[in-house]
Amino acid sequence: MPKKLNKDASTEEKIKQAAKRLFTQKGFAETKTREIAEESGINLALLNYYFRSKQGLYNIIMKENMASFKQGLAELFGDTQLDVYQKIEKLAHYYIDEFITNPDLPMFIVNTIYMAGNDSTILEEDETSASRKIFVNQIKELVAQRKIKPIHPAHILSNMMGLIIFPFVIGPLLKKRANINDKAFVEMMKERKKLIPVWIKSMLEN
Amino acid sequence: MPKKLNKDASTEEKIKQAAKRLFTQKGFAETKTREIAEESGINLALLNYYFRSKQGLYNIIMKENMASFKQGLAELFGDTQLDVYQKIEKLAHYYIDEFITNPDLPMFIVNTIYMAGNDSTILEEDETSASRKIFVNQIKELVAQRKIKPIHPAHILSNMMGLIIFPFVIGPLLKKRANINDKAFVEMMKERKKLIPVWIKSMLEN
DNA sequence: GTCTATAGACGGATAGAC
DNA sequence: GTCTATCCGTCTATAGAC
Repeated sequence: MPKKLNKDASTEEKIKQAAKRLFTQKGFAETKTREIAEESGINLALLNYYFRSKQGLYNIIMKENMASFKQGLAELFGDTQLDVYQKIEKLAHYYIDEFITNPDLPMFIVNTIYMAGNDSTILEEDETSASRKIFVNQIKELVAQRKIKPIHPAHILSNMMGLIIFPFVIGPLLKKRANINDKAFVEMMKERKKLIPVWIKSMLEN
Repeated sequence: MPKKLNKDASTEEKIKQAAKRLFTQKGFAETKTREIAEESGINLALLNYYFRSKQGLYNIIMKENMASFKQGLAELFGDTQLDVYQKIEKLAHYYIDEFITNPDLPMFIVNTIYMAGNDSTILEEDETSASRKIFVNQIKELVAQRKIKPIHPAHILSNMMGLIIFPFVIGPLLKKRANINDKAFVEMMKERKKLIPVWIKSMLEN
């Protein structure tokens, strides 16, 4: 995803690019339509011309963000050629690279999931459901074969996601308290691509 | 912290109680001063009488929330009688109990930390800094003694916090996708009080 | 300290000219 | 499709009576 706005993009596209950046960074309530207009260099009225409302525009951006989050998940989880550990390794690599490129995406995702508690239909069953079941079954099989300790799959899901996503959302804390600058932070996240699969293996087996 | 409002509390206290609940649940932008007034049964004008502004009230609530988050951290980390694993065990117990009681606190904390990236002085050095150094030194010593693999302490911090906090902020996802109801969710979080110390030990030693 | 009433700014949305 | 001007509801904050 490019950082700079495409000057030759259509008006509609320019609005979406600015909206995506702002909504992802600051969320719905804190982003003002006037801001989006200014950022994208378009007239305020055009926002309502192309997208019916602020909420309509937000929903589009949210779906795109969540889709980009889920992208690859279905195929990866559903791939019967890969074992559990191979999947975790691919998962860590894929998402950490994604989050290094889009550092505001993790917080947006977390917020969206959290808000789904009160709200919405965001977490309805989707294309990842079937493939997630395949992954869960692989875990159950490892348990049955006594290769790992008995554990509820939700713990594993939580731990994988937490180890991958959480450092990004507490980045400011790590940077301030551990005296890590931006460059070192990225290096540390890259380290985690290798560390997380090893950690999870240890957790499961011991 | 009690769920019901104290009817005999002073006006100032009543405002703070309602504000705490609403701000913690919905954040700054989505909470309206009128809501706080209505919830606490006071007149809207009194909010500005006691606290200069909405922002002023929010800052107080935020500091209290962050203080309650840090409470115990300093003493625990600084306690030279406890080894690393004992500290992690106490940490998991303390915070998971805290978060079960205040389920919106985790998201509030995460949001506050994340916003500190752009903003503020929230993450300034505080009383936990000195004691955190003691904890970090204990880790370094374990590495020096070859009892655990070499690792940057920030990874351990991330992992501990992630394993403890993250499941709470993705609660809605776990509940929908893993068919866990509220009661089972709490049970699962209680399980984690015991599991997390074991997991971290495995991660560090293997 | 507590109330009513309202000022004053902001933000989403649209009418209507071009 | 794009613009200016403006409507109108919402919100924070305060003036001023009691």
